[in-house]
Amino acid sequence: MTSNTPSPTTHDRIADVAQRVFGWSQLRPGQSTAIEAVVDGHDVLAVMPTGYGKSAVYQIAGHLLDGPTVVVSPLIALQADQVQHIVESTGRPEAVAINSARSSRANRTAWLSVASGEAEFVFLAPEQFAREEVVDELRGLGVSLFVVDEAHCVSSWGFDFRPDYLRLGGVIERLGGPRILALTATGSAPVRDDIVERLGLRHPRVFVHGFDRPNVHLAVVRHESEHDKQRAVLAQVTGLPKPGLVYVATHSDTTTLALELSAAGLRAAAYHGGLPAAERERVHGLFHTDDLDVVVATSAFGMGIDKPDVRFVVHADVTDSIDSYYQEVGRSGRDGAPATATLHYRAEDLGLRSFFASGRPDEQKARAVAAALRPAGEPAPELRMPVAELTATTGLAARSVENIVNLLVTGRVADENREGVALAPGVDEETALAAAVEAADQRRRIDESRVALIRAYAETLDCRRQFLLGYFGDDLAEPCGNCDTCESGTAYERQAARKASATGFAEGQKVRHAAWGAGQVVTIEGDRVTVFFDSEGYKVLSLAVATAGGLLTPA
DNA sequence: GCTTGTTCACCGGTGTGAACAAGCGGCGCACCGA
Repeated sequence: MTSNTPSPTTHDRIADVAQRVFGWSQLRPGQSTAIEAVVDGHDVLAVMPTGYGKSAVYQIAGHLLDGPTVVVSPLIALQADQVQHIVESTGRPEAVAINSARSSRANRTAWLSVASGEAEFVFLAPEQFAREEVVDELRGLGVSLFVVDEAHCVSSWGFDFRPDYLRLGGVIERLGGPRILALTATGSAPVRDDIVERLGLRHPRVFVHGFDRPNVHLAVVRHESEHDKQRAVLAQVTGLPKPGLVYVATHSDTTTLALELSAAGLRAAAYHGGLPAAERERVHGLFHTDDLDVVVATSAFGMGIDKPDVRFVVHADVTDSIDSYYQEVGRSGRDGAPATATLHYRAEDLGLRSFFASGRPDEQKARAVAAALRPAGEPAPELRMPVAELTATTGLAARSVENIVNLLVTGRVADENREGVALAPGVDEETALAAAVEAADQRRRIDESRVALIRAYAETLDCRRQFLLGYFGDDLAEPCGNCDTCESGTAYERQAARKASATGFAEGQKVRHAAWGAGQVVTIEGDRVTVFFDSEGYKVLSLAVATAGGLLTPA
């Protein structure tokens, strides 16, 4: 975390825009320091929970910099809300969104509005930058600030779901390198590093604020059978103060559980990404107007949701990472009143999560892509192959081709620019294939290590809040007193043991392991240290064993 | 990693059990044609 002494001029200008343009008389400390850093010329990564006021950071900074502000936002529905919010708070049409849901005429009008200076903010999904005319248009406008909202999507979605997130770094370069502001509501140290590297933030200032929600009671309930777990979830949700959210793993589970809760007398609805847009909007609306007690949802529900009085978040299934889990937990108790977050856990559920951790690429497909990218060497622009052409040549699905290209680029045997993809000089088909397999294996190891850390959270005897906050680099010195392990007493016993043994390591510290190479300490619990290794993902080590013989040393 | 479905050997002509294979998810954009 970095602080910056504000120059009076910058500070005054920020306060002036906040008051005069947006009508805000006061900013939170985290907002002010982030805005000051952007305005003073730094790239910034700001990690703040939803509801903390991330959007104020780019709104004020954008106003203070000459030239339009690009805001990359993952959901069209979210873009519409953000545009409406800016227009309402300024009383002027200062923001526009350009996307496929709007007519080409409406998009053209929006571009004219940005070009004339009437609109300061232009909201785009990452896929928009795949169109050359969009990048050309922005280059001509002289973009001063490039904002990536929900920046954890770069890390979590870029690889195999929405690959255009991985290309944003190149887009920023082609725009002449405007200042970059990455905003996210979740981000452990490795995720933050990934965002910085992939977007190309230059000597970034990193700010982390407001992760602790001491009013939210944390608990894990372990179950032996799926049947017992389902009954326990139903019983707990029925008895909790409303409204609340239940997260499940699959579409069908949302429907099943919502029906059971309705049969128990609750106003419950199912929500998942496969529902028609109108139904999703209806559920959103009913939840916001307190016409629903419970929404049973997949991970699709939540981004952009800012309802302050959610009284519980119950997880009927484990998530794929601590990052996802805490982001979903963070939707409860934003008003500061008591709320609960309960994870219902079966060790067997982790097996399926591990199975879904990304696997190896299909060798035949990877070979076809690598072969199509010949000739190797220093290809002239006309020898580079755009992904669309690569798709046509190989006859593979565009998604497969993009995934394999990402693996080749990650494996540093290919590079991609606006003209297309090319193998690196001297790389042949076999070398490319081996590099793609190794890149996929590394990713799988990291994905599986994330699942392992969810197990560690579920099974820890330490204070759960200390565990979670430590993971995000926001340390809590003493057990919180508001989780199940504090109530059972184990958290205090472990805290005492921790104090008794000096570890010699600190959370956030860079380290090196004899076998796994460079890493960073994530958490220290008793005699165990969790380290994120660049090549292996998360590993939980016994300090006694790791330090004996110099296996683990400070980097 | 677990569950479910299919195949096959066995022994005896229908039914049983072992071995093996397949399936198991979620997240959204843009584009196109009716």
